[in-house]
Amino acid sequence: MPELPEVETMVRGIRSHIEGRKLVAVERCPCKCRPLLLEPKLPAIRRRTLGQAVQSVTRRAKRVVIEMTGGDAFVIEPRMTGLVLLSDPPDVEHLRIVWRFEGVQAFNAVWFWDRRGLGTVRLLNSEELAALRDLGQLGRDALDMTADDWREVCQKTRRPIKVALLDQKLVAGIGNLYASEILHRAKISPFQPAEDLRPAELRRLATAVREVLEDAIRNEGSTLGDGTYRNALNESGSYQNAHRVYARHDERCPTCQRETILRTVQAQRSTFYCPNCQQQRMIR
DNA sequence: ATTAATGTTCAGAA
DNA sequence: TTTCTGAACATTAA
Repeated sequence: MPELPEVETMVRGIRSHIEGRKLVAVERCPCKCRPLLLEPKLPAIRRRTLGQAVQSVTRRAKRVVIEMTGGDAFVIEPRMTGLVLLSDPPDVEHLRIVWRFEGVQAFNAVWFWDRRGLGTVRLLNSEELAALRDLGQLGRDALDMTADDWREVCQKTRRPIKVALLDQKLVAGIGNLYASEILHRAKISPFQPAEDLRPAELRRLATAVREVLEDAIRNEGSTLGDGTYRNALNESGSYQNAHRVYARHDERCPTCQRETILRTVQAQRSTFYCPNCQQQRMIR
């Protein structure tokens, strides 16, 4: 599930503990789970990174980027159930990869844990890292978007705005959960074609994106009912308590207190919305 | 036994 | 060209 706020929480959780520290080992965990998607293979990874220090820990969309002093960077993509941990994994069976650091401090390792095993870990050279950073394969980070950026992006497609928000090539970082929350906060119908959004709606969208994502980061992300998402110390996030529509179908809308939150399906993903607060306009 | 779940990526069709 | 659909990845819980 990790979306932008959860991945940002992972980055903040490990950054101060590993920046500047020397990497002494990268190991596959001795678990029975299927080999995770790891590129290149371990010997090449070790040859290129062991003995180097961590230069920086940053986020690109929904990926954790650990740049080494040699110029290569680990890119961790948690996908559905991946976690980046300093300690205390939910279970030992689904640990996948461990990075060990020199010295004696509170935390000497970072673990990648992934129950479903859809996540990936890659080592990119500086050229590939630059390509990941620029727009093209991934759009601008959702937290960097201005109202003008939103106008530009929305003009590119007639797809419903909810579906467009999930297209990482348009805007990077928003996933299914936050898309519903953002549109409810912005009072925009999930069915409204992106191209048809008016200037006032684009401004509300820009504001809502910032407010929802920043609030979610402050709350260390959303831990849903299945309890999978955890921060670097295996603690739950708390933003799920602030959700206004996600998975709240059949409850009364907390904003208008009049209508019931509905669930529908768009692009094979659940959408939650209030039919009163988020009415679709017929024409431009 | 069937269904759905937060993400990404591909092929192929409309 | 754009958009949509389904499948694939693997696991768990209802």
